[in-house]
Amino acid sequence: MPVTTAKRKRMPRADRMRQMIEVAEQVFSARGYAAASMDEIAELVGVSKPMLYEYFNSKEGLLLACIRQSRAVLREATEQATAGATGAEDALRRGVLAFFVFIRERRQAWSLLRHEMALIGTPAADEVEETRRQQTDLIAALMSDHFDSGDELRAEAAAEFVVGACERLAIWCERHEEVSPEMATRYTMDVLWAGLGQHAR
Amino acid sequence: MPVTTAKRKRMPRADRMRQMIEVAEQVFSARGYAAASMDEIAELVGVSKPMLYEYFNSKEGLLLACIRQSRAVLREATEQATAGATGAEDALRRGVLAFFVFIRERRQAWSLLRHEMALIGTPAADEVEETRRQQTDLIAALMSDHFDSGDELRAEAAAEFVVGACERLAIWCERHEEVSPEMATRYTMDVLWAGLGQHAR
DNA sequence: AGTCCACCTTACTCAGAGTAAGTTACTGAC
DNA sequence: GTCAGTAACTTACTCTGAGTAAGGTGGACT
Repeated sequence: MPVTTAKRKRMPRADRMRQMIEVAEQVFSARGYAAASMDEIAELVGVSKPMLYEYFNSKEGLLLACIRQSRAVLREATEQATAGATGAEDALRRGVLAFFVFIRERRQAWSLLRHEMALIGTPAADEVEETRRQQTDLIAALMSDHFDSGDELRAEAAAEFVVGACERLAIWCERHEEVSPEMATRYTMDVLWAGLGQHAR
Repeated sequence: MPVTTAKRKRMPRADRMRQMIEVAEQVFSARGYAAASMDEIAELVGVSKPMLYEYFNSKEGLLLACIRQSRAVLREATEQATAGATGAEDALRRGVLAFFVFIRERRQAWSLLRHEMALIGTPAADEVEETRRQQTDLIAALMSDHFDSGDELRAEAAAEFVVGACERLAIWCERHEEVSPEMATRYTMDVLWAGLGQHAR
Protein backbone atom coordinates (compact mmCIF):
# COMPACT_ATOMS: atom_id res chain seq x y z
CA MET A 1 0.00 0.00 0.00
CA PRO A 2 1.23 3.52 -0.81
CA VAL A 3 2.88 5.46 1.95
CA THR A 4 1.57 9.00 1.78
CA THR A 5 -1.29 8.76 -0.69
CA ALA A 6 -4.02 7.55 1.55
CA LYS A 7 -6.71 5.48 -0.13
CA ARG A 8 -9.16 8.35 0.00
CA LYS A 9 -12.26 6.51 0.99
CA ARG A 10 -14.91 6.76 3.64
CA MET A 11 -14.97 10.46 4.27
CA PRO A 12 -17.51 12.21 6.50
CA ARG A 13 -20.77 13.29 4.99
CA ALA A 14 -20.14 17.03 4.91
CA ASP A 15 -16.72 16.69 3.29
CA ARG A 16 -17.93 14.27 0.66
CA MET A 17 -20.80 16.58 -0.11
CA ARG A 18 -18.52 19.55 -0.67
CA GLN A 19 -16.28 17.44 -2.86
CA MET A 20 -19.19 16.25 -4.96
CA ILE A 21 -20.41 19.79 -5.50
CA GLU A 22 -16.94 20.90 -6.49
CA VAL A 23 -16.63 18.19 -9.12
CA ALA A 24 -20.18 18.69 -10.35
CA GLU A 25 -19.58 22.40 -10.79
CA GLN A 26 -16.69 21.63 -13.09
CA VAL A 27 -18.50 19.02 -15.12
CA PHE A 28 -21.75 20.98 -15.46
CA SER A 29 -20.00 24.17 -16.47
CA ALA A 30 -17.70 22.38 -18.90
CA ARG A 31 -20.21 20.11 -20.63
CA GLY A 32 -23.50 21.82 -19.94
CA TYR A 33 -26.31 20.33 -17.90
CA ALA A 34 -27.78 18.05 -20.53
CA ALA A 35 -24.49 16.64 -21.75
CA ALA A 36 -23.12 16.01 -18.27
CA SER A 37 -23.67 12.50 -17.00
CA MET A 38 -24.07 11.39 -13.42
CA ASP A 39 -21.81 8.42 -14.15
CA GLU A 40 -18.99 10.71 -15.14
CA ILE A 41 -19.38 12.92 -12.10
CA ALA A 42 -19.47 9.89 -9.83
CA GLU A 43 -16.32 8.50 -11.41
CA LEU A 44 -14.42 11.77 -11.07
CA VAL A 45 -15.42 11.99 -7.44
CA GLY A 46 -14.18 8.44 -7.07
CA VAL A 47 -17.44 7.10 -5.79
CA SER A 48 -20.35 5.11 -7.17
CA LYS A 49 -23.44 6.68 -8.64
CA PRO A 50 -25.95 5.81 -5.92
CA MET A 51 -23.92 8.01 -3.59
CA LEU A 52 -24.81 11.06 -5.64
CA TYR A 53 -28.47 10.15 -5.37
CA GLU A 54 -28.14 9.53 -1.65
CA TYR A 55 -26.88 13.10 -1.24
CA PHE A 56 -28.84 15.03 -3.87
CA ASN A 57 -31.79 12.83 -4.88
CA SER A 58 -31.58 13.66 -8.57
CA LYS A 59 -29.50 15.25 -11.28
CA GLU A 60 -31.58 18.39 -10.91
CA GLY A 61 -30.93 18.37 -7.19
CA LEU A 62 -27.20 18.24 -7.78
CA LEU A 63 -27.32 21.15 -10.20
CA LEU A 64 -29.47 23.06 -7.77
CA ALA A 65 -26.87 22.58 -5.03
CA CYS A 66 -24.19 23.91 -7.39
CA ILE A 67 -26.34 26.90 -8.29
CA ARG A 68 -27.00 27.74 -4.66
CA GLN A 69 -23.27 27.68 -4.08
CA SER A 70 -22.53 30.05 -6.96
CA ARG A 71 -25.37 32.39 -6.04
CA ALA A 72 -24.04 32.58 -2.51
CA VAL A 73 -20.61 33.60 -3.81
CA LEU A 74 -22.15 36.25 -6.05
CA ARG A 75 -24.29 37.59 -3.27
CA GLU A 76 -21.32 37.77 -0.95
CA ALA A 77 -19.32 39.70 -3.55
CA THR A 78 -22.17 42.12 -4.17
CA GLU A 79 -22.81 42.78 -0.52
CA GLN A 80 -19.13 43.43 0.14
CA ALA A 81 -18.97 45.83 -2.78
CA THR A 82 -22.00 47.88 -1.85
CA ALA A 83 -21.21 48.00 1.86
CA GLY A 84 -19.37 51.30 1.96
CA ALA A 85 -21.42 53.13 -0.64
CA THR A 86 -21.95 56.85 -0.22
CA GLY A 87 -25.38 57.02 -1.83
CA ALA A 88 -27.85 55.47 -4.21
CA GLU A 89 -25.92 56.00 -7.41
CA ASP A 90 -22.66 54.90 -5.85
CA ALA A 91 -24.21 51.78 -4.37
CA LEU A 92 -25.76 50.81 -7.67
CA ARG A 93 -22.52 51.40 -9.54
CA ARG A 94 -20.50 49.34 -7.07
CA GLY A 95 -23.00 46.51 -7.20
CA VAL A 96 -23.08 46.45 -10.97
CA LEU A 97 -19.30 46.56 -11.20
CA ALA A 98 -19.01 43.72 -8.71
CA PHE A 99 -21.32 41.69 -10.91
CA PHE A 100 -19.35 42.27 -14.10
CA VAL A 101 -16.10 41.53 -12.31
CA PHE A 102 -17.66 38.35 -10.99
CA ILE A 103 -18.66 37.08 -14.39
CA ARG A 104 -15.21 37.77 -15.77
CA GLU A 105 -13.28 36.27 -12.91
CA ARG A 106 -15.46 33.44 -11.72
CA ARG A 107 -16.18 31.99 -15.13
CA GLN A 108 -17.19 28.65 -13.76
CA ALA A 109 -19.67 30.02 -11.26
CA TRP A 110 -21.18 32.26 -13.89
CA SER A 111 -21.43 29.43 -16.38
CA LEU A 112 -23.37 27.50 -13.79
CA LEU A 113 -25.79 30.34 -13.24
CA ARG A 114 -26.37 30.53 -16.96
CA HIS A 115 -27.21 26.84 -17.00
CA GLU A 116 -29.82 27.28 -14.34
CA MET A 117 -32.14 28.11 -17.17
CA ALA A 118 -31.99 24.49 -18.19
CA LEU A 119 -34.24 23.76 -15.22
CA ILE A 120 -37.12 25.85 -16.53
CA GLY A 121 -40.23 23.75 -16.61
CA THR A 122 -38.85 21.15 -14.20
CA PRO A 123 -39.94 20.59 -10.59
CA ALA A 124 -36.82 22.48 -9.46
CA ALA A 125 -37.80 25.64 -11.32
CA ASP A 126 -39.37 27.26 -8.28
CA GLU A 127 -36.29 26.72 -6.19
CA VAL A 128 -34.17 28.24 -8.91
CA GLU A 129 -36.36 31.31 -8.92
CA GLU A 130 -35.87 31.38 -5.19
CA THR A 131 -32.11 31.65 -5.54
CA ARG A 132 -32.54 34.49 -8.02
CA ARG A 133 -34.34 36.39 -5.37
CA GLN A 134 -30.99 36.73 -3.63
CA GLN A 135 -30.11 39.21 -6.35
CA THR A 136 -33.41 40.98 -6.77
CA ASP A 137 -33.99 41.34 -3.04
CA LEU A 138 -30.59 42.91 -2.66
CA ILE A 139 -31.38 45.45 -5.36
CA ALA A 140 -34.89 46.03 -4.13
CA ALA A 141 -33.59 46.70 -0.62
CA LEU A 142 -31.07 49.10 -2.02
CA MET A 143 -33.87 50.85 -3.88
CA SER A 144 -36.13 51.36 -0.92
CA ASP A 145 -33.14 52.47 1.15
CA HIS A 146 -32.19 55.18 -1.24
CA PHE A 147 -35.30 56.08 -3.15
CA ASP A 148 -38.64 57.51 -2.31
CA SER A 149 -40.82 54.58 -3.09
CA GLY A 150 -44.35 54.27 -1.84
CA ASP A 151 -44.99 51.85 -4.67
CA GLU A 152 -43.76 48.42 -3.62
CA LEU A 153 -44.64 46.81 -6.91
CA ARG A 154 -42.69 49.39 -8.82
CA ALA A 155 -39.58 48.78 -6.73
CA GLU A 156 -39.85 45.03 -7.26
CA ALA A 157 -40.25 45.53 -10.98
CA ALA A 158 -37.25 47.84 -11.10
CA ALA A 159 -35.13 45.23 -9.34
CA GLU A 160 -36.12 42.52 -11.81
CA PHE A 161 -35.43 44.96 -14.58
CA VAL A 162 -31.91 45.69 -13.38
CA VAL A 163 -31.01 42.06 -12.80
CA GLY A 164 -32.38 40.97 -16.16
CA ALA A 165 -30.60 43.72 -18.00
CA CYS A 166 -27.27 42.96 -16.34
CA GLU A 167 -27.54 39.24 -17.00
CA ARG A 168 -28.19 39.77 -20.67
CA LEU A 169 -25.41 42.27 -20.94
CA ALA A 170 -23.14 39.75 -19.26
CA ILE A 171 -23.93 37.16 -21.91
CA TRP A 172 -23.24 39.78 -24.55
CA CYS A 173 -19.89 40.52 -22.88
CA GLU A 174 -18.86 36.91 -23.38
CA ARG A 175 -18.88 37.56 -27.12
CA HIS A 176 -16.98 40.83 -26.64
CA GLU A 177 -13.75 40.21 -24.78
CA GLU A 178 -12.73 43.80 -25.45
CA VAL A 179 -15.46 45.11 -23.18
CA SER A 180 -14.00 45.41 -19.68
CA PRO A 181 -16.11 45.16 -16.53
CA GLU A 182 -15.62 48.91 -16.10
CA MET A 183 -16.90 49.56 -19.61
CA ALA A 184 -19.91 47.32 -19.08
CA THR A 185 -20.63 49.14 -15.86
CA ARG A 186 -20.48 52.48 -17.62
CA TYR A 187 -22.88 51.32 -20.33
CA THR A 188 -25.22 50.00 -17.68
CA MET A 189 -25.16 53.03 -15.42
CA ASP A 190 -25.55 55.33 -18.35
CA VAL A 191 -28.88 53.84 -19.29
CA LEU A 192 -29.94 52.94 -15.80
CA TRP A 193 -29.26 56.20 -14.06
CA ALA A 194 -29.58 58.85 -16.70
CA GLY A 195 -32.03 57.05 -19.02
CA LEU A 196 -32.07 56.84 -22.77
CA GLY A 197 -33.82 60.18 -23.02
CA GLN A 198 -30.55 62.03 -22.69
CA HIS A 199 -29.33 60.68 -26.00
CA ALA A 200 -32.40 61.45 -28.05
CA ARG A 201 -31.91 63.69 -31.02
CA MET B 1 -64.18 2.40 -42.90
CA PRO B 2 -65.60 5.64 -41.47
CA VAL B 3 -67.60 7.85 -43.78
CA THR B 4 -66.56 11.44 -43.11
CA THR B 5 -63.43 11.03 -41.02
CA ALA B 6 -60.91 10.57 -43.74
CA LYS B 7 -57.93 8.46 -42.81
CA ARG B 8 -55.67 11.49 -42.63
CA LYS B 9 -52.52 10.07 -44.09
CA ARG B 10 -49.97 10.92 -46.73
CA MET B 11 -49.97 14.65 -46.65
CA PRO B 12 -47.50 16.86 -48.56
CA ARG B 13 -44.23 17.72 -46.93
CA ALA B 14 -44.92 21.37 -46.18
CA ASP B 15 -48.31 20.68 -44.60
CA ARG B 16 -47.01 17.85 -42.47
CA MET B 17 -44.19 20.05 -41.31
CA ARG B 18 -46.53 22.83 -40.22
CA GLN B 19 -48.70 20.32 -38.42
CA MET B 20 -45.73 18.84 -36.59
CA ILE B 21 -44.57 22.26 -35.44
CA GLU B 22 -48.05 23.10 -34.25
CA VAL B 23 -48.29 19.97 -32.13
CA ALA B 24 -44.73 20.31 -30.88
CA GLU B 25 -45.40 23.87 -29.78
CA GLN B 26 -48.26 22.64 -27.64
CA VAL B 27 -46.37 19.76 -26.10
CA PHE B 28 -43.16 21.67 -25.45
CA SER B 29 -44.95 24.60 -23.88
CA ALA B 30 -47.21 22.37 -21.81
CA ARG B 31 -44.66 19.87 -20.50
CA GLY B 32 -41.39 21.74 -20.89
CA TYR B 33 -38.57 20.70 -23.17
CA ALA B 34 -37.04 18.03 -20.99
CA ALA B 35 -40.30 16.34 -20.03
CA ALA B 36 -41.69 16.34 -23.56
CA SER B 37 -41.10 13.11 -25.44
CA MET B 38 -40.70 12.67 -29.15
CA ASP B 39 -42.89 9.59 -28.96
CA GLU B 40 -45.76 11.60 -27.56
CA ILE B 41 -45.43 14.32 -30.17
CA ALA B 42 -45.31 11.74 -32.93
CA GLU B 43 -48.40 10.02 -31.61
CA LEU B 44 -50.35 13.28 -31.35
CA VAL B 45 -49.40 14.15 -34.89
CA GLY B 46 -50.60 10.71 -35.86
CA VAL B 47 -47.33 9.68 -37.39
CA SER B 48 -44.37 7.54 -36.40
CA LYS B 49 -41.29 8.88 -34.68
CA PRO B 50 -38.78 8.55 -37.53
CA MET B 51 -40.88 11.10 -39.42
CA LEU B 52 -40.03 13.74 -36.86
CA TYR B 53 -36.36 12.95 -37.31
CA GLU B 54 -36.72 13.00 -41.07
CA TYR B 55 -38.02 16.55 -40.85
CA PHE B 56 -36.08 18.02 -37.93
CA ASN B 57 -33.07 15.76 -37.35
CA SER B 58 -33.26 15.92 -33.58
CA LYS B 59 -35.34 16.96 -30.61
CA GLU B 60 -33.32 20.14 -30.42
CA GLY B 61 -34.00 20.77 -34.08
CA LEU B 62 -37.72 20.47 -33.52
CA LEU B 63 -37.62 22.91 -30.61
CA LEU B 64 -35.52 25.24 -32.69
CA ALA B 65 -38.14 25.22 -35.44
CA CYS B 66 -40.82 26.06 -32.89
CA ILE B 67 -38.72 28.88 -31.48
CA ARG B 68 -38.10 30.35 -34.91
CA GLN B 69 -41.82 30.33 -35.48
CA SER B 70 -42.58 32.14 -32.24
CA ARG B 71 -39.79 34.65 -32.74
CA ALA B 72 -41.14 35.44 -36.17
CA VAL B 73 -44.56 36.15 -34.71
CA LEU B 74 -43.07 38.39 -32.05
CA ARG B 75 -40.97 40.24 -34.56
CA GLU B 76 -43.95 40.76 -36.79
CA ALA B 77 -45.97 42.18 -33.91
CA THR B 78 -43.15 44.50 -32.87
CA GLU B 79 -42.56 45.80 -36.35
CA GLN B 80 -46.24 46.49 -36.87
CA ALA B 81 -46.42 48.33 -33.58
CA THR B 82 -43.44 50.58 -34.15
CA ALA B 83 -44.25 51.33 -37.77
CA GLY B 84 -46.15 54.57 -37.28
CA ALA B 85 -44.09 55.96 -34.42
CA THR B 86 -43.62 59.71 -34.18
CA GLY B 87 -40.18 59.63 -32.57
CA ALA B 88 -37.67 57.72 -30.47
CA GLU B 89 -39.61 57.64 -27.24
CA ASP B 90 -42.86 56.79 -28.98
CA ALA B 91 -41.25 54.00 -30.98
CA LEU B 92 -39.69 52.47 -27.91
CA ARG B 93 -42.93 52.69 -25.97
CA ARG B 94 -44.92 51.07 -28.76
CA GLY B 95 -42.36 48.29 -29.12
CA VAL B 96 -42.28 47.56 -25.42
CA LEU B 97 -46.07 47.57 -25.17
CA ALA B 98 -46.31 45.20 -28.12
CA PHE B 99 -43.96 42.85 -26.30
CA PHE B 100 -45.93 42.84 -23.06
CA VAL B 101 -49.17 42.36 -24.96
CA PHE B 102 -47.56 39.49 -26.83
CA ILE B 103 -46.52 37.65 -23.69
CA ARG B 104 -49.97 38.03 -22.21
CA GLU B 105 -51.91 37.04 -25.29
CA ARG B 106 -49.70 34.49 -26.96
CA ARG B 107 -48.92 32.48 -23.85
CA GLN B 108 -47.86 29.45 -25.78
CA ALA B 109 -45.41 31.27 -28.01
CA TRP B 110 -43.93 33.05 -25.03
CA SER B 111 -43.62 29.84 -23.08
CA LEU B 112 -41.66 28.43 -25.97
CA LEU B 113 -39.29 31.37 -26.03
CA ARG B 114 -38.69 30.90 -22.33
CA HIS B 115 -37.79 27.28 -22.96
CA GLU B 116 -35.21 28.23 -25.50
CA MET B 117 -32.90 28.61 -22.55
CA ALA B 118 -32.98 24.85 -22.21
CA LEU B 119 -30.72 24.69 -25.25
CA ILE B 120 -27.87 26.56 -23.61
CA GLY B 121 -24.72 24.54 -23.91
CA THR B 122 -26.07 22.37 -26.72
CA PRO B 123 -25.01 22.49 -30.38
CA ALA B 124 -28.15 24.50 -31.16
CA ALA B 125 -27.20 27.29 -28.77
CA ASP B 126 -25.69 29.45 -31.49
CA GLU B 127 -28.78 29.25 -33.64
CA VAL B 128 -30.90 30.21 -30.68
CA GLU B 129 -28.76 33.28 -30.13
CA GLU B 130 -29.29 34.01 -33.79
CA THR B 131 -33.05 34.14 -33.38
CA ARG B 132 -32.65 36.48 -30.43
CA ARG B 133 -30.87 38.88 -32.71
CA GLN B 134 -34.25 39.45 -34.35
CA GLN B 135 -35.14 41.39 -31.23
CA THR B 136 -31.87 43.12 -30.51
CA ASP B 137 -31.32 44.15 -34.13
CA LEU B 138 -34.74 45.70 -34.21
CA ILE B 139 -33.99 47.73 -31.10
CA ALA B 140 -30.48 48.59 -32.24
CA ALA B 141 -31.81 49.84 -35.57
CA LEU B 142 -34.38 51.91 -33.74
CA MET B 143 -31.59 53.34 -31.63
CA SER B 144 -29.35 54.43 -34.45
CA ASP B 145 -32.37 55.83 -36.29
CA HIS B 146 -33.35 58.06 -33.45
CA PHE B 147 -30.23 58.64 -31.40
CA ASP B 148 -26.91 60.25 -31.96
CA SER B 149 -24.70 57.24 -31.77
CA GLY B 150 -21.13 57.25 -33.01
CA ASP B 151 -20.46 54.38 -30.63
CA GLU B 152 -21.62 51.17 -32.27
CA LEU B 153 -20.72 49.00 -29.31
CA ARG B 154 -22.71 51.18 -26.99
CA ALA B 155 -25.81 50.90 -29.16
CA GLU B 156 -25.49 47.12 -29.29
CA ALA B 157 -25.08 46.96 -25.53
CA ALA B 158 -28.12 49.15 -25.03
CA ALA B 159 -30.20 46.86 -27.23
CA GLU B 160 -29.16 43.77 -25.26
CA PHE B 161 -29.88 45.67 -22.12
CA VAL B 162 -33.41 46.54 -23.17
CA VAL B 163 -34.26 43.05 -24.38
CA GLY B 164 -32.86 41.42 -21.25
CA ALA B 165 -34.70 43.77 -18.97
CA CYS B 166 -38.01 43.24 -20.74
CA GLU B 167 -37.67 39.48 -20.75
CA ARG B 168 -37.02 39.36 -17.05
CA LEU B 169 -39.85 41.72 -16.35
CA ALA B 170 -42.08 39.50 -18.45
CA ILE B 171 -41.24 36.50 -16.29
CA TRP B 172 -41.98 38.60 -13.25
CA CYS B 173 -45.33 39.55 -14.75
CA GLU B 174 -46.30 35.89 -14.88
CA ARG B 175 -46.30 35.88 -11.09
CA HIS B 176 -48.25 39.14 -10.99
CA GLU B 177 -51.47 38.80 -12.93
CA GLU B 178 -52.55 42.19 -11.64
CA VAL B 179 -49.86 43.94 -13.65
CA SER B 180 -51.32 44.81 -17.03
CA PRO B 181 -49.22 45.19 -20.18
CA GLU B 182 -49.77 48.93 -19.94
CA MET B 183 -48.50 48.97 -16.38
CA ALA B 184 -45.45 46.92 -17.28
CA THR B 185 -44.77 49.30 -20.14
CA ARG B 186 -44.99 52.28 -17.81
CA TYR B 187 -42.56 50.70 -15.37
CA THR B 188 -40.19 49.90 -18.19
CA MET B 189 -40.30 53.28 -19.89
CA ASP B 190 -39.94 55.04 -16.61
CA VAL B 191 -36.58 53.47 -15.94
CA LEU B 192 -35.51 53.24 -19.54
CA TRP B 193 -36.25 56.74 -20.67
CA ALA B 194 -35.97 58.88 -17.61
CA GLY B 195 -33.51 56.76 -15.65
CA LEU B 196 -33.44 55.87 -11.99
CA GLY B 197 -31.75 59.17 -11.16
CA GLN B 198 -35.06 60.97 -11.16
CA HIS B 199 -36.27 59.04 -8.13
CA ALA B 200 -33.18 59.50 -6.00
CA ARG B 201 -33.71 61.19 -2.69
C1' DA C 1 -51.18 -1.32 -65.66
C1' DG C 2 -46.80 -0.71 -64.34
C1' DT C 3 -42.95 2.11 -62.23
C1' DC C 4 -41.10 5.36 -59.31
C1' DC C 5 -40.34 7.92 -55.27
C1' DA C 6 -42.12 10.61 -51.57
C1' DC C 7 -44.13 9.34 -47.52
C1' DC C 8 -44.44 6.32 -43.97
C1' DT C 9 -43.83 2.07 -40.53
C1' DT C 10 -41.98 -1.66 -37.60
C1' DA C 11 -38.65 -2.99 -34.80
C1' DC C 12 -34.79 -2.31 -33.11
C1' DT C 13 -29.98 -0.09 -30.37
C1' DC C 14 -27.99 2.43 -26.82
C1' DA C 15 -26.96 5.86 -23.31
C1' DG C 16 -27.95 7.48 -19.14
C1' DA C 17 -31.22 8.48 -15.03
C1' DG C 18 -32.59 6.28 -11.14
C1' DT C 19 -32.89 2.07 -7.64
C1' DA C 20 -32.89 -2.51 -4.77
C1' DA C 21 -30.28 -5.11 -2.07
C1' DG C 22 -26.28 -6.28 -0.15
C1' DT C 23 -21.12 -5.18 1.68
C1' DT C 24 -17.33 -2.97 4.28
C1' DA C 25 -14.89 -0.11 7.36
C1' DC C 26 -15.07 2.88 11.23
C1' DT C 27 -17.05 3.95 16.16
C1' DG C 28 -17.88 3.20 20.63
C1' DA C 29 -19.04 -0.21 24.57
C1' DC C 30 -17.79 -3.91 27.15
C1' DG D 1 -9.30 -7.34 21.95
C1' DT D 2 -14.03 -8.25 19.94
C1' DC D 3 -18.51 -7.56 19.06
C1' DA D 4 -22.64 -4.76 17.84
C1' DG D 5 -24.38 -0.97 15.24
C1' DT D 6 -24.42 2.12 11.77
C1' DA D 7 -22.71 5.43 8.27
C1' DA D 8 -20.51 5.12 4.01
C1' DC D 9 -20.26 2.62 0.14
C1' DT D 10 -20.85 -1.00 -4.05
C1' DT D 11 -22.58 -4.13 -7.55
C1' DA D 12 -25.80 -5.05 -10.60
C1' DC D 13 -29.58 -4.22 -12.11
C1' DT D 14 -34.46 -1.64 -14.52
C1' DC D 15 -36.62 1.48 -17.62
C1' DT D 16 -37.46 5.45 -20.26
C1' DG D 17 -36.66 7.93 -24.18
C1' DA D 18 -33.47 9.69 -28.07
C1' DG D 19 -32.09 8.24 -32.29
C1' DT D 20 -31.76 4.69 -36.49
C1' DA D 21 -31.67 0.69 -40.08
C1' DA D 22 -34.25 -1.44 -43.21
C1' DG D 23 -38.10 -2.14 -45.47
C1' DG D 24 -43.40 -1.37 -46.81
C1' DT D 25 -47.19 1.41 -49.52
C1' DG D 26 -49.99 4.42 -52.07
C1' DG D 27 -50.79 7.71 -55.46
C1' DA D 28 -49.03 10.45 -59.52
C1' DC D 29 -47.62 10.19 -64.11
C1' DT D 30 -46.39 8.16 -67.81
